[in-house]
Amino acid sequence: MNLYGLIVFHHVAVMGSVTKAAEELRISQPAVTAHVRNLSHELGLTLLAPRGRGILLTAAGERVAAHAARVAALERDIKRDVDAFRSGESGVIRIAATSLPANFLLPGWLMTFREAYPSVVAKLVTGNARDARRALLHYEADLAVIGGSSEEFQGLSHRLLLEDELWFVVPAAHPLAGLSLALSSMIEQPFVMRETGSAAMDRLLSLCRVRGVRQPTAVLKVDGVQETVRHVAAGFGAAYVSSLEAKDAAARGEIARVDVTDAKLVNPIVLVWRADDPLPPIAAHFARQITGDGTAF
Amino acid sequence: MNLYGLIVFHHVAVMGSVTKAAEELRISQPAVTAHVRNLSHELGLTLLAPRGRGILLTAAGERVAAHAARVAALERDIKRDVDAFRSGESGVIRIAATSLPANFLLPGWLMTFREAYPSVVAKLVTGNARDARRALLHYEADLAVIGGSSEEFQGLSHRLLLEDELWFVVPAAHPLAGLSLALSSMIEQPFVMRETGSAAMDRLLSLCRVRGVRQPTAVLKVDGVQETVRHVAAGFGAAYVSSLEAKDAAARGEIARVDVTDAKLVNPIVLVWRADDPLPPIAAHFARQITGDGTAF
DNA sequence: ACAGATTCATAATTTAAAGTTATGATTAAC
DNA sequence: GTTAATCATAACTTTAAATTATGAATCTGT
Repeated sequence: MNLYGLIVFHHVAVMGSVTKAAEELRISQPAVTAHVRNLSHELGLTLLAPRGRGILLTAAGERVAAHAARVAALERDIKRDVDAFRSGESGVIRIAATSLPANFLLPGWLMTFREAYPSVVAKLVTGNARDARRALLHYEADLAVIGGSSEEFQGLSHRLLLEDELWFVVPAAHPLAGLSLALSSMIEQPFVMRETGSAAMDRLLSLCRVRGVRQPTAVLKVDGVQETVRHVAAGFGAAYVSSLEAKDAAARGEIARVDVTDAKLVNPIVLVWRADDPLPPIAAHFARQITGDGTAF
Repeated sequence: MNLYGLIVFHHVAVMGSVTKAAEELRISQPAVTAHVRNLSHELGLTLLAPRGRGILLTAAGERVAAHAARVAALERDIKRDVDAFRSGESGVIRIAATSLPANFLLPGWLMTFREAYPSVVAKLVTGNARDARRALLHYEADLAVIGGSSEEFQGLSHRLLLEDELWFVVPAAHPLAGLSLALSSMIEQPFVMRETGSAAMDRLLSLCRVRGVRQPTAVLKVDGVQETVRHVAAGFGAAYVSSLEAKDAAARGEIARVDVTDAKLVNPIVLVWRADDPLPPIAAHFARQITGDGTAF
C-alpha cells in the first residue's frame, strides 16, 4: 500500500478540497488528483465523488480518511520521538560495569542524570572487566565503567574517571588500627577475601609476588561487595578493599584503616566505549556528565 | 518522512539482514541499501553498523525499528479493514426513512441483517419523504425507505418494496366495527389525525377532494406513530392508518377495521438510492436483503 | 593460511513514479 | 450570460527507485 498516497488523501479529506490539499502539500493540483486516483485504484474503492465544483468523500472515502488520519498521527509521533532521541532527551543508556562502580558510583550518577533527563531509561549489567568489554564489543552496552584495570584494548577508547585508593582495613578494635607499618608485617594478618576475584585483591597478590613477600592467607572467603567490609567489622580479619567500599564503615567507626607505607596502590576507574562508532546521544550526554567535560564521544 | 523507507527498514530489522529483506520485498539488495541510507540521512541517525559480514542495528536503529514495526502493523490493520469494507463485511449503513418504515419495517430488517453481518453499524434518520430524498442527494444517507409516495425523482432510483394497505379503523366497540360501507358514510365519523401530515391522511384528503366528498373532521390531533392507534382504541374516533400500524392493535381486539368499499388505497413503500454512484458494499448487501434479489445497486 | 562463499556498499544505468504546465469540462456566483 | 473556481486529463519533465555489475570485508571449511 502506498502510504504517501494515504497522507496526500488525508490532506484532501481534512481540507475537503483537492486544490487546498495541493497548496498545503506544496505540490500541484494534478499531482494530488493523480495520488487520489492511484490510491482509489489500489484499494478498489471510489474515494471521492464530484459535488458541485468541488468534491465530497464517499462512504469509502470517509472510512479510508479515518485510517489516513491514523497514519498521519503515527508519523507525527515517530518524528517527535526521533527528534527527542537525536537530541538526547530520551533514549536508553546501556551500561556495563564492574561491581565497584556499579554499586558505589553509578547509583548516584544515574540519580543525578535522571533529574536532568527524566525520560531516560538506564540498563545496567554488572560483571567483571572482561564481561564489560565483551558487552561493548558485542553492542550489548554503549558505555562501560570498569574498575581496577586501565589497559588499552583493541577497538575501545577509555578515559580515567577517578583513582580510587586501596585501603588495608581491620576491625575497629584491632591492635593495628590506625598504625603505620610495612607490607611484610601487614601480610601476616588473616585476610577476608572475595570469593570471586576482586580487583583490589588481584592487585595485592601481584604486589606480594613482585616484592617477594609471601601471599596473604584467607581466613574467610565471602561473596558480594558489602560482605567483605561487614565481616571485617565483625572481627574476622583484615581486608584490602577500595576506599569507596570502606569509607562509610570507617566513618561509622566499624572498621579502621592501616597505613601500609610501602603499598599505596590506587585502583583506576575508567569509562570505556567503542572507539569507532558514535555513542547514542543520550549516552554521550551521560558520558559528558560523569567526565565533567565537553569532549566528543 | 518517507514511510516506505520505514517499511523497508522494518524488514531489515526483522530479518537482521539487508539481503534477506531484499528477498522478502522482492527487490534487489542495493535498493534496500539505498532505502536505509536515505532514511538514515533523513532522520539524521546511523541506523546500521557493520557487524562481521552482516549488519547490526545501532541503538538508534533499534528505536527506529520499533516505530517501523508500528507503521507496518498499522498498514496491515488498514488493509484488513479496507478489505472488510470492500467485501461489505463491515461498514456503516446510513438510512433515511419516513416514520412508518422506520418504526415498523426497519427494526426487523436491521435485526436480521445484523445476524449475518455483526460488525455493521447502522445509522437511521427519520423524517418525511422530502427530508429522506434530500439526505440522499446531500450524501447524508446511502439508502432511503420511503412510505406513501413513489414519484420519480431526478438523480434517484427507486424500487417498490411492498404495498401497504390503508385501513379505516374504529374503536373495537364502535357500531361500525367490521361493517362494509361507502366513503361518504365513513367520512361522517370524527377522525383522529396526526399533527404532522401522515402519508395515509394525505391520501385520504386528496381522495375526498377527487370524489367530491367532504373533508373528514378532526376530533383530535396527535403526534407520533403509535399515538393515533392508541387514541382510536381509547374511543376518540376513527382513523385512516397503515395496516402495519393497525395490525397488532386489531389482533389484540383493541380496534376494529371498517371495510370502506370505494376507498381501497395502498401505500407504496419504496427503497430509494442515488442513481449515479454505486452504493457502499455493505449498503448494497442490505438492499439486496430487503428487496430479496441480486440486482446490482 | 588460503580459496571460496557470503554480505553489504558503491557506481553506472534503466525504469518507473511523481511532479510540472497547459487545457478542458462542469458548476457556482455575480 | 459571463466570469471565476474546481477538478480531471494529457503531454511532458524531473526525480526517485529500481536494476546489473562490481568491489571490499569477513566468515567458512579445508
